[in-house]
Amino acid sequence: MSESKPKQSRKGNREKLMNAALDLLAEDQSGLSGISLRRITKACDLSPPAFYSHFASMEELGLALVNDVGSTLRALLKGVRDADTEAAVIAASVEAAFSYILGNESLFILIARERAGSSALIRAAIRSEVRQIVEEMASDFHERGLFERFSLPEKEAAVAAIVSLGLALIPDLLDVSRNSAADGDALLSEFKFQVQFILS
Amino acid sequence: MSESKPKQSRKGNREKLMNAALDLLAEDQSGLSGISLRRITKACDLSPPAFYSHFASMEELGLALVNDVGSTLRALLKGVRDADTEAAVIAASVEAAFSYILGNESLFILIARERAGSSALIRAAIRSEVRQIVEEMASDFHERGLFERFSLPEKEAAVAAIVSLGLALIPDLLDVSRNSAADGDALLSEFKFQVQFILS
DNA sequence: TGTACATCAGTGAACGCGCGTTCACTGATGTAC
DNA sequence: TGTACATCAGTGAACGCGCGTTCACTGATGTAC
Repeated sequence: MSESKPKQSRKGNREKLMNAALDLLAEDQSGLSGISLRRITKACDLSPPAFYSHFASMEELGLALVNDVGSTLRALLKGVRDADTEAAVIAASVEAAFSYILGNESLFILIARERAGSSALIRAAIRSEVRQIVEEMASDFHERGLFERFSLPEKEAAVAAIVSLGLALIPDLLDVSRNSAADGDALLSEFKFQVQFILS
Repeated sequence: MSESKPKQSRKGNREKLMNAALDLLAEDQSGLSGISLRRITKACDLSPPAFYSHFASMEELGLALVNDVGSTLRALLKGVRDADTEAAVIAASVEAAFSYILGNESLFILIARERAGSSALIRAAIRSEVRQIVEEMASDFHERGLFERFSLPEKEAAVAAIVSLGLALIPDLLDVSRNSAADGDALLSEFKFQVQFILS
């Protein structure tokens, strides 16, 4: 019968706050600026001031999320780039990114939204994570002699284009698929054309 | 000496509200959800309830803005597509779009932001405006025998890619150029590579 | 192992604020006669 | 052209609300002896 909750748990509440923020972000369609500190703490059964034990502001929580997704994704992509042919590398990278995105949808809704969102700091953080990924992939290709028809800056431009189109695709895909699976498929095959064009 | 303002002007206040919203949008870096009805009316020297004489909500004002920029841009691009060669058409279109964007920066900050923003209605409106432009340009190319190496869906994918990359470029360019003109130029020349790749 | 203690993640109450929205109203504008 | 009138964009006061943030505090946790 002791259903009574251990009123003060004090373990992992930082992570609970981050996850609650992600859940609210996915639930509402509004951006980071549309969910409040009070709603996040309420979702964690914490009092509002408890938030400040972990983050100085909502913006800091946002930066922590962006940082997490960036380093996770970078590690993941790095581990997958050992294929030898261009086609295999691209296929493996796209597949890895897609399955990670599907398993962490709300994180990527956050990224896609806040990439052009309200906080200059968060926009800069996202830009920097994206840049790191782009540069790592491009220089990796360069060293391995893949895509030799492109110079290094061209390789970066190509990877950056694919990433940018992919990020823009996420909210469109979510919105459009809600009404019509066929329209969603159309967007996806348009994306495939685009990747193909870019890699000539 | 009669500097006293005509307390009730009643002319063009709808447009004043839309322009005030754009100004606030450009001033703050926050999105549509970050500027309030009260701030907009204050900027127009109107009382808050006056807003409702023109729009039922902020979202409606946003839709009106999206609608305006969409039809203006479509008319503008249509008038410029009478060149005969691929290179000339692309050059003219890009130039027309760029100069319109430069003259209406805040409108495009709005579009770039709200494309992935908080309101599903506004996202849908932007998607639809973009789609119209993409389809018009692609079918126009098709009928005129330009870019014949691409099928119609491929033409649409190509135009859509360029528009999407262009929209994503806007906030990045504004943020990055603020700190370093050189970094801004790098982004721009990366964009040029990307356009070039897409059009093979 | 047991006890004293420092740390610090948590609490609830309170604050002032700007918000969207409502209401009954006013008076400028344009139209019909 | 002048007057009566309907329309409707405007007003100021008021509302309840959720917000971020502060404060003095409490009590669980981990450490030193």
